[in-house]
Amino acid sequence: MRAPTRFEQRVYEAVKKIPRGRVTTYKLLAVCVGCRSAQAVGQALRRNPFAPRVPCHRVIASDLGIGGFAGHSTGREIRRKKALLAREGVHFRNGKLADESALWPLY
DNA sequence: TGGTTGACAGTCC
DNA sequence: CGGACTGCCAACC
Repeated sequence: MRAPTRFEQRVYEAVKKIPRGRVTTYKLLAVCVGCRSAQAVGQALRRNPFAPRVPCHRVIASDLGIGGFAGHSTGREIRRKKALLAREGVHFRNGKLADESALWPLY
């Protein structure tokens, strides 16, 4: 088990700050943690050593797409991610975020 | 120390 | 409008 680096911890911390019913994008997270690369954020979440502790399902692509989940870009995991978000009041339309106002600016 | 990878993003054709 | 390429930053081997 890899020791979470400061960068990863920063990402997880930011994700944990996301309130229920809100979502954010990889890019926003990247900028929030002081990184200009969304890929680094995606990798940190993909590792996700803090599994259920970090609501990684609240992180979507900048295109408002569902992005990926649990290491999968498509498939049942994605459907689960959508279901989790729907349960929080965030609904998806055709794989895309239905309500853009649900985006969290990550103050 | 150097090269490859990745749950992305933006641009080009 | 859709597919392909490059850029990006950090982690891993």
